[in-house]
Amino acid sequence: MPLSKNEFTNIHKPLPREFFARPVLTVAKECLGNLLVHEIGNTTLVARIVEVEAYRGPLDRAAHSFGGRRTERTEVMFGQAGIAYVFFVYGMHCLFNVVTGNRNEPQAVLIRAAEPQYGQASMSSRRGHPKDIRTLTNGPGRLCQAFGIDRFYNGTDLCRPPLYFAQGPAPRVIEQSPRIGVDYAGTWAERPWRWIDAESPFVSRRPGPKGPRQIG
DNA sequence: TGAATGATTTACT
DNA sequence: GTAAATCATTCAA
Repeated sequence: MPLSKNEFTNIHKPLPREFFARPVLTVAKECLGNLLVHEIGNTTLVARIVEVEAYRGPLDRAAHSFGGRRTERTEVMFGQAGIAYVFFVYGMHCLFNVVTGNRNEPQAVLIRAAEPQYGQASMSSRRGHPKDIRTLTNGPGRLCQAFGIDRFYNGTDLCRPPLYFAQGPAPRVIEQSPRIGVDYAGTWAERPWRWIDAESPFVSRRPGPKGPRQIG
C-alpha cells in the first residue's frame, strides 16, 4: 500500500531522539508502522517497519549486554538513545538495532522486517533480484542487505540523515510472540518481546505453534 | 593464541 | 524437515 501524501511529507522528518529515549518495550512496539529511510547514493530507500524485537539489557539472557557485559562490541548500547547498534553474525549477516532508554541502560530494538515503499529496485539489486519480493526485507539479515546497512553504521546517529526513522501509518492489528532464535536464553526467551503488524505479508515468520497473541 | 559459537540465510532432501 | 556457509567476538589459557 502506497503512502498517503501526508505520510510522504514526513519522510524527510527524522523521528527525534526523545522517541527512542524511553523504555525499550515501549519503543519497540511503537516502531511498528514507522518508516526506515536510507539516503544512499542518488537513491532514497524507504520501508515500513512491520516486525521488531526488544533486547532489554543486563537481566535479559538473550541480550549481548546480559549481566552488564560492556565490551568493544556492546559499547554503543551503553550510550545515548537513537544510535545504531549493528553487529555481524554467522560470518555473513549484519543485524540492525536502535539503542533505546537512558545512558547506561544497554538496551536496543532489533528491526527484523519491513515493507518496501520506495527504492525497491535498488533493494532488489542489492539482494540479487529474488523472485519473491517478500524476501527483499522479511528478515533482519535480508533487511540490512537490502538497505545497504553494514557494520560501519554501528554507532551512527539515527536522528538525522543518511539513515533515520520517520513517522508512518501504525498497524491496524499488532500481535506479539516470543523472540526468534534465542531459545538458549531459557525462560527469558519466552517473554513475548517480538511485535508484528499482523496484516503484513513481510513478517519473517508466520505464527508459531501457539501463535502470536493479539494485543490490538 | 586458540577454540567455540551465533538476535541468519540458503540450498537441498 | 536438516545442514552448510563463514568469521568477528568472546573468553579461557
